[in-house]
Amino acid sequence: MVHYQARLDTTFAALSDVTRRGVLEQLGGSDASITDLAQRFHMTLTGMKKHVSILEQAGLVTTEKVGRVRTCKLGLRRLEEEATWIEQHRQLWSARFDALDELVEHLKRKEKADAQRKRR
Amino acid sequence: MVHYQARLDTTFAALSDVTRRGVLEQLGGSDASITDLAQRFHMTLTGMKKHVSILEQAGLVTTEKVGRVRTCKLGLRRLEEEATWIEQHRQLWSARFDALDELVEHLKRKEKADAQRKRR
DNA sequence: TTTACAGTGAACCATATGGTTCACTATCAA
DNA sequence: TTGATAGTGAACCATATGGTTCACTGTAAA
Repeated sequence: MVHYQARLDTTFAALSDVTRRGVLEQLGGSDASITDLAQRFHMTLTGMKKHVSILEQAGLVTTEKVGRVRTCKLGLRRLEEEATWIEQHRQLWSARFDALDELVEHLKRKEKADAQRKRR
Repeated sequence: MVHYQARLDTTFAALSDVTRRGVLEQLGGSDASITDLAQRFHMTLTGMKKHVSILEQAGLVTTEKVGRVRTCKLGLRRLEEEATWIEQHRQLWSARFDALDELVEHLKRKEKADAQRKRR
């Protein structure tokens, strides 16, 4: 899987822009043309076209042009890989913090034992 | 929550670089100095320092300098917000595709009924 | 057959990004 | 005290990004 990392690169990059996340939310509600999106996000057609292309490149959006108008819909990719990546790392995080918790617990017990010993 | 979107921006941007994701994985295994990381990723100290700063900015890494060496660890943020965002959108995706499925089912039933009617 | 509309592509612009080198500081070790 | 080591910051570079304008094509409508 050489492409896996490149895929994560482009997808996370696509998601790192507030306008593009907004477009995804919009398309979650209903399909829209480039003009619709450009108006909603106060941008030129050309500007919005670029965003849509980036989302399309990342597989998050698909488009189809019929007549003059290009209709944009949510794409087939459902962020499985990204969700998986994040979940794995949440577990890594948790594991490390659990280890930290255990260390703290261990130190607490040790301290308690020391205190006991001193009292005897 | 004005900061929410800006937060997603910086976090997704931080995650959109393969080196930085690598650093997070490394730190998931064990803490490391800037020098350690720079060597592992074949980069100058200055270059790695920049990556670490970006991860730190995003709250994904924390660092502490003792003596000459700055030790980097996983930060306190565990990507909750990002996981939530992705999960919500996976649901959006699913909802839309389920609707599509239903439409297809509906059309199938209709077609069947038409066929029956014709046969009569 | 005009005229208006939706999109496209090239060119441009300012700023951001990912990297470097170089000069510097601070610390550790001999 | 003198090196060597770890990191830092400024300056620089090439390329990417997010946006624009302008000129253009193709389609729809009057």
